[in-house]
Amino acid sequence: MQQSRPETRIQQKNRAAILEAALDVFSAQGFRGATVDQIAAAAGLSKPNLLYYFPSKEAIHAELLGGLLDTWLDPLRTMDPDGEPLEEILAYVRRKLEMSRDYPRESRLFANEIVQGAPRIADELSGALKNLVDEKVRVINAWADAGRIARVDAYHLIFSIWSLTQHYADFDVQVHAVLGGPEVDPYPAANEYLQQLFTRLLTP
Amino acid sequence: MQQSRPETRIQQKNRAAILEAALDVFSAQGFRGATVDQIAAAAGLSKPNLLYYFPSKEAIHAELLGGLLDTWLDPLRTMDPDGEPLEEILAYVRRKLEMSRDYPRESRLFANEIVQGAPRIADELSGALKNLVDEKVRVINAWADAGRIARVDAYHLIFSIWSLTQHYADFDVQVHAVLGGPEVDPYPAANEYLQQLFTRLLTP
DNA sequence: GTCTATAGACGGATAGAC
DNA sequence: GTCTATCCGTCTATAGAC
Repeated sequence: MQQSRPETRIQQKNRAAILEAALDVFSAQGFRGATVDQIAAAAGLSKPNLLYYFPSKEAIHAELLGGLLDTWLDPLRTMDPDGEPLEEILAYVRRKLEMSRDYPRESRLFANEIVQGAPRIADELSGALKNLVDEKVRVINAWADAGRIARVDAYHLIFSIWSLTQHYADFDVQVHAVLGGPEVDPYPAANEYLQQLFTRLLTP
Repeated sequence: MQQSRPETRIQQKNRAAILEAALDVFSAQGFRGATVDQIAAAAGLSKPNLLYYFPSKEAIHAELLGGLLDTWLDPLRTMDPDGEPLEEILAYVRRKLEMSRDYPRESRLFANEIVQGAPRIADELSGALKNLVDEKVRVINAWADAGRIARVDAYHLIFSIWSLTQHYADFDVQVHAVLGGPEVDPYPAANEYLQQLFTRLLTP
C-alpha cells in the first residue's frame, strides 16, 4: 500500500477518460470553444469531479499538447541518413499520412493551436522542432550533394510533406465535401498520389 | 437626400472599419475566442456602437465568411481550358500562393472554420465548391487524355495545390519558427519550390 | 449615432455535504 | 471520490440618456 502516491486503478481510468474526451472536444472546437461541461459529459463525469483530477481546463489542454509534438515528430526522427534517400523520404511521407488517417484529432488539435499563433507552444516550435528540422535538412542536402536525389529546397520539402499529409486530417470535411460524402475513403488515392509526386520531384 | 437608405459616408466607413477589425480578431482567435469588445476596440468604437451597425457577433462573422469563398476560388475559376495546360496550372499555383502572402488573415479565417468542421459553410463546400472542382477536374483529365500533362489524380492535385499554398498563411508561425525568425520572407523560395514541384509532377 | 449602465446567460472554479 | 449548490468573472446584447 503506497501512501505517497495513492494512484488507484479508477484514478488512472478516469484520467485517461478525461484526456480522451478532451482530445475529442478540443480538437473539434478549439481551446476557447470547448467547455469543461462538454469534456466532463463526454468523459462520463460531473464538472466538479473532472476538476478533482485536473486543476483547470488549461491544465488538461497543456497535458494533451505536451506529449503531442514529440510523437508527431517521431516519423521525421526515424528518417535514416544511412538509408536509401528516396526510399527514406517516401517512407516518411507514408508514415505521416498514416498518422493523419489514424490520429486526425491530434492533427486538428495541433492545427488549431498553430493557426491561432501557437500561443502555448511557440517555444517548442523554435526549439525542439527547429533543431530536428535543421538536422534533417542537412541530411537531405547531403543526399543532394551526393547526387542521390534531385536538389530542392530542403526546408520547403519538409513543409510540403507536412502540409500535404496533414491536409487530409485538418481539412477532412472539405475533402469529403468535394469527393462527395463521408463514406469515401480518400487515403488510398492520396497515398498513391503523394508517392508519385515525391518520386517525380526527387528522382535525379 | 435618400430617405429609404440613409447610407452616410460615416456609416460606410464604420462598417468597413468593423469588418476590417473583425477579420483581424476572428482570424487570430477563431469565432469563440474573439470577443465583441476586442473587435470594437480594434475598430475604434464602443461595444454598443458596434452593435448598432451589426445585429450580432455572429452576423459580422457571417458577412466575412459569406464573400470569402467566392474570392478564394477566383484563381481556380480563372484556369482556362483552352490555355497551355502546364502553364495554366503553374499560374494557378502562383496566384494561390500570392493570395496566401497578401491575404493571410482571410486564409486563417477559412482554416479556423474548416478545421472545426465548417459548421457555417458546410453547404457551400458541397455545393458551389464541389461543383467548381468537379468542373476543373474534368478539364485536367481532358488534358491528361490528350497527353499534354502527365496523368495524376485530379482531385488530389487540386487538394495538394490548396494545402501547399495555404500552409504558408495558416501555419505561418511554424514556418517562421523553423526558418529562424519573423524577418525571413519564405515566399520567394516557396514559389520556386512549388513551381519546380508541379513542373516535375506534370511534365508528361 | 454614440455613450454609460446594466441585464441576462454562460462558463470556470470552489464549498461543503455525503 | 463524487455529488449539489453556488460564487464570481466574462461575454453578448439591450435600455435609455444625450
